[in-house]
Amino acid sequence: MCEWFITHMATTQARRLSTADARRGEVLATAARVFAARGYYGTSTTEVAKGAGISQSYLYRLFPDKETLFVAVVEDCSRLIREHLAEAAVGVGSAEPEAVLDAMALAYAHLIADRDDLLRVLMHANCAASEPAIGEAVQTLYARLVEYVRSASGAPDGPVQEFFARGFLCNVAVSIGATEVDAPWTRTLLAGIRHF
Amino acid sequence: MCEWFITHMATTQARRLSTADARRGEVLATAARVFAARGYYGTSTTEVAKGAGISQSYLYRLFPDKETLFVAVVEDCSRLIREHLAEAAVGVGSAEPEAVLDAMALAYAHLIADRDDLLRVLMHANCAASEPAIGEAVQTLYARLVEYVRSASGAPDGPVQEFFARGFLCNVAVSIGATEVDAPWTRTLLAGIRHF
DNA sequence: GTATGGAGTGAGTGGTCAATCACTCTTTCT
DNA sequence: AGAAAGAGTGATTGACCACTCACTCCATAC
Repeated sequence: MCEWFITHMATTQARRLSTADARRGEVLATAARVFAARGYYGTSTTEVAKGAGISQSYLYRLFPDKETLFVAVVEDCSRLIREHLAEAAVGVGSAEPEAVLDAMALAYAHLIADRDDLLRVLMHANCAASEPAIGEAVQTLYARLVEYVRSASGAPDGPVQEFFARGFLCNVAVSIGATEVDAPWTRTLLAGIRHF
Repeated sequence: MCEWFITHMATTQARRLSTADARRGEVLATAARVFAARGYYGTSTTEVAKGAGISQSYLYRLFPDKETLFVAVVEDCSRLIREHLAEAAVGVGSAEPEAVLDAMALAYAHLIADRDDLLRVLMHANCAASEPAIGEAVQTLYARLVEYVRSASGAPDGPVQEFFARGFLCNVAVSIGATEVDAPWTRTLLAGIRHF
């Protein structure tokens, strides 16, 4: 469907960014914030264009259609998250699997503290997974993320699974605004995780 | 906004269901399945009406607007889930907190095995929480659910938190179709949880 | 200096959506 | 029999949406 775009991204990875490619990058960054609010279905391309400060028609020159744009945003967000986890993994002194996992969990908590749009986009992507291209992107996203966490930590299935379970708990808590509410149920859900 | 509807539901809880109320119940049951696919923003009222076998205009006689309809669907789904957890809680022999929690987790896994629309609606509700009425409904939903699980099991914060973390992990796994894929990453994410 | 190509836009187009309204048919009450 | 109330529908409306196209402006290349 959007092979021109994929190959384009792949081949231009190394060489200098042209002006249009730079624009694409800027659009991806601002589009994440726009899509974070109401997701793939609830966000119009006009809103995304307005958020990026370009016309809607030019948005359609940068991306072939809305689905491709959204998938690119999702991949950009997941790349950002992976980079932050990687940074934490190399920064930890110990090589103990549990220590690496804890460092990555802490890094994630800090990351989403001031970039909650990242996890919101990911949650919206989960919910739009019935759209074929988005569903495929989401599956490969999680596949890469799980394999990365496994290899970076060297931990077995159990702790890796718990790492993701707690991550999803954070995601839900942030996305429903539970972090802004102080009540017994939010204290239970967020006990020992509050880094925001 | 929709007080007439809330009070209506409250007052008619006890007495016999009129035909219109019966229709409302049927619509809620089928609407959950329709909303499960593409959520609040991605599902049209015409699709919901078609799924329920009524005209779109009559759907608007049964519910004042789309948002109220969706909130009613969400509350219906959460009620169903709570009922299944309650059933499991009374059925367990032991009164040990961990045993009750395990029984409820098993019941949840079995429930979503043949009613994945329930968790899909809940996830879509999370993502539509920026809509004021939906956000409020979702927060009270989770508040009730957490308090219910806490009181039914008698467990402290830690195990209750883990119960929900694993639940959200299941939700994400099902919603992205990870349960249909056999790969290292899905085996890690679903190790020891496969009841579907 | 003028041609070529890329950045960027305004003005649409056909279609869909939430919501409304006037209307019919059926049941029930008197 | 006839009024009143409720179940249910078809047609419509104005707003919005994804997507297109003809167009302008501005570099650089010759």
